Amino acid sequence: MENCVIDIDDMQFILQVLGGKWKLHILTTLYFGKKRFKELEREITGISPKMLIKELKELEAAGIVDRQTFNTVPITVEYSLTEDGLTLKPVLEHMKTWATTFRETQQVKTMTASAL
Amino acid sequence: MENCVIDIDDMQFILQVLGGKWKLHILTTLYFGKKRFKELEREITGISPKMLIKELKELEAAGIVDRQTFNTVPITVEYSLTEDGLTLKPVLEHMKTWATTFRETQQVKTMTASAL
DNA sequence: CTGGATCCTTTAAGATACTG
DNA sequence: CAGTATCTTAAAGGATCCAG
Repeated sequence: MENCVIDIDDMQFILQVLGGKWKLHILTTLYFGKKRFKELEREITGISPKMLIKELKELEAAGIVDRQTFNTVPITVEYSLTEDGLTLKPVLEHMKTWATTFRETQQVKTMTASAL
Repeated sequence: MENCVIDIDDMQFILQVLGGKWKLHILTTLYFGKKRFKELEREITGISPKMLIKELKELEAAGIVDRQTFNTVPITVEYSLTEDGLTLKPVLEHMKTWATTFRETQQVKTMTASAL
């Protein structure tokens, strides 16, 4: 019945992948290329190492993000998007496009209403 | 900088609209047509009236859902998707399609890995 | 540098009883 | 019927300090 329109499990999955306060920030940052832990921490204003590592682990477990370690001193770790992670991009673009036009439309309606 | 890929505010907005435990259930139910409060409560297994009204109010405030009251005894209230709310459907389909194929791909990889 | 561990606050959600 | 109110629990998130 439910999958007549959308499959709830699949939807909950993508919301889990994108949800939370920081996942989108991490993903958009990684779309510019691979980054080290400290680079991510610097570029994502306000995030704590605890949150950063937690979100990265979830994205890694989901198969969106890849983690590579290098035996330098001190140790270096690089995070990047997987091939599969890159397939998220058009979906994000679609969502963003919808949200942008939707919010503009709502804005116009609010202004029109207050002008009455 | 950030809107080179996606606009965080717009993305947070759509995640807010779709996020939480029940919004998708409500939306998919309403895609079948307008429903009364009690009908929604019956069709969405496990939801409490408190959660239902809370999510409905958020969707209404966002302009996704419309609420109509009728002065019958007892009072009747009908919820439906707005015109703008209907524009969400293709976005949801896109998200679902991605999630489905992504999860199938990951499943294959896991099975392949365990076969090694 | 890359995290782990701990404690604390805030928010989301569930249960249940109640009102116009 | 269509919600409200209250109470409680669970989960998310933040702050800080510490270790390999």
